[in-house]
Amino acid sequence: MLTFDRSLPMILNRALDAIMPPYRDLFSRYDLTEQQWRVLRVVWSSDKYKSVDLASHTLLATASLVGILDRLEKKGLVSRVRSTTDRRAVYIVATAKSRKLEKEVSPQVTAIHEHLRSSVSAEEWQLMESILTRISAASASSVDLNVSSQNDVAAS
Amino acid sequence: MLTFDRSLPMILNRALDAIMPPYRDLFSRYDLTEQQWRVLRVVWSSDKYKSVDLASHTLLATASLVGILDRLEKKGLVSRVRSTTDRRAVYIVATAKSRKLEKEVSPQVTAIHEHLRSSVSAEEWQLMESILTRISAASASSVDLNVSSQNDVAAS
DNA sequence: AGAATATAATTAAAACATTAATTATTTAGA
DNA sequence: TCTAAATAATTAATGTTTTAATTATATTCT
Repeated sequence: MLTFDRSLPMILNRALDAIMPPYRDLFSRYDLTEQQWRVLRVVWSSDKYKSVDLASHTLLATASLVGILDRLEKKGLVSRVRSTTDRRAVYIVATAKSRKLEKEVSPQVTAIHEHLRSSVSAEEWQLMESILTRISAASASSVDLNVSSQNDVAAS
Repeated sequence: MLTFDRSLPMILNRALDAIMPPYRDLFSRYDLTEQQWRVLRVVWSSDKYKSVDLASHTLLATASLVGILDRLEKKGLVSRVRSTTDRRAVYIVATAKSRKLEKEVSPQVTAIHEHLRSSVSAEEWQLMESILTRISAASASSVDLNVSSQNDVAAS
């Protein structure tokens, strides 16, 4: 019988609880929250992202993004640029200040990744990724991304 | 090179995003949030739990529990009973009303579990569980549970 | 063109998360 | 015993999530 403690949601959340603290400690040293970091990671990858695009890549709902972008903008890390071709849309672009931050923080994030990854073999890591991806895909049919991005902890 | 999209936090969060909607839909039909459900599941398993115990079993911070228990109490689903042997402590006990709810909702939750589980083989499920548990354990050294329970989505 | 519909971003309200501090009580140590 | 440290629950402040509604602009269809 499947107990509460061993349900998939609890297993996944326990794993997140276990792996996130080092990331959080790092981010807080730079006065960033995890969500802010997630947004920055995606913004840095391209200057052509609108809020809608950020939502799908960060797994954050667009309604959550508004406040997160407000705070990032106030810190001078991103700016909003209204699209000229579609005046509903707003592009989010990285500032020079945030680029400096990227250079400083990214290597440390990578170090945490690699330390994490070293706790299991490469084959096991691969397998875990493929199994989780499969389960996700199986459940994801019939789900609207913009309202389903509800879990809090994620960053990289 | 490890991309942002394939980092462990993102993989885990994507999996949660994929699997949680059916649970959420079910809970909301009974006017429950996921966190409220998580707390109830644990409270039902024993009447001897204090807030501290609930925190560790639900992966919710004690500070978050205060409000969640306030709302559950207001709905008449749990009650707080001050311990007589240690007057700092409060036991959380299930009401008859919540027992009725349990009988109605639990089978439906189990059904979602089983559907989820059917998307991969039993061996793969086992393997995934063991790998994730191992990664969790490896990271969990040096982590204080009471402040590390930060991820939002979990229920069963 | 004009009306219905869709889309992008935002706002609003309630619930929860996070961190630090606070209160009350208990335990441990000099 | 008396004080310092530990523990249980709570509060407070800021940030985020979730759902639904709103505003503004685009698109589609007739």
